[in-house]
Amino acid sequence: MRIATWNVNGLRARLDYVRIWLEARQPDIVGLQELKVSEEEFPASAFDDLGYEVVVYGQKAWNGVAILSRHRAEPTLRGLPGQEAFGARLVGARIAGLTFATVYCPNGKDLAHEDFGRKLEWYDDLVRYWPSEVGADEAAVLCGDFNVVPAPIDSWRGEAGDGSIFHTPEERSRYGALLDLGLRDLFRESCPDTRAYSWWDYRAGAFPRGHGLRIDFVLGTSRVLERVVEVRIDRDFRKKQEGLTASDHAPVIADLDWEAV
DNA sequence: ATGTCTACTGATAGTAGA
Repeated sequence: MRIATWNVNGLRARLDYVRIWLEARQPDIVGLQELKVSEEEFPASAFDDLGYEVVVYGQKAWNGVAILSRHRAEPTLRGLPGQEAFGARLVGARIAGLTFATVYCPNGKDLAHEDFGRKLEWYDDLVRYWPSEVGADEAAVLCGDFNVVPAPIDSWRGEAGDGSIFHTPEERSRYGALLDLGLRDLFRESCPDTRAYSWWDYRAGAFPRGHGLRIDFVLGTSRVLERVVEVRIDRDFRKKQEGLTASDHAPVIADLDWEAV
């Protein structure tokens, strides 16, 4: 079973690129973020042609999350209660014996912006909501763009980044509270010392310079962690493919020893 | 400091967001 997460930065602009990636990597379940498309305009038929069911929580222009699945998907979570005004950022489904959810956590913009405080509150609500829906003893995955750099190794700036947006103690404590619910960062658990990033700014030549951050994660409960075969960040798909522009995020892929049930 | 990309609009260039 191959699962993945990917912030695609606009699904309509990225559709041909996403298709190339799906055909190359053949994932079973994918959490997508930043669709930037209404549900009416979501290209469901393109995914149907590729053999994927879709579960979508979209909105016009911004945000938006979806799950693609080769197995039957039964929708479960849709939105974070009380946080609807902050956009379509959480969707979940029951697939192949797994609880699979994907999130697009708020960016926060900068420390002085009102969205920074709203980001922390959004995280607080997620930490309250998740255990009300998903047990720590379940086989569950929460993947997505968390917009938090967990540790200096996850930032091109290393410790020099500490205190700046994505790297603050306030953000890290909220993210830590999420992990304390029994969720484990499958990449970091598999590769404790690997410096790898999942996002590079489009500007200032950040990608060729190695100026990246690791902010996209596949989190899993211990029942998922014990089934991990390999986790990797698919850096080749931050590059142009067949002349098509990449997202500013790379996909994160986790291979599990898991049979669909 | 900020070289790009996406999607929006009394669109066809400028703005906001990331």
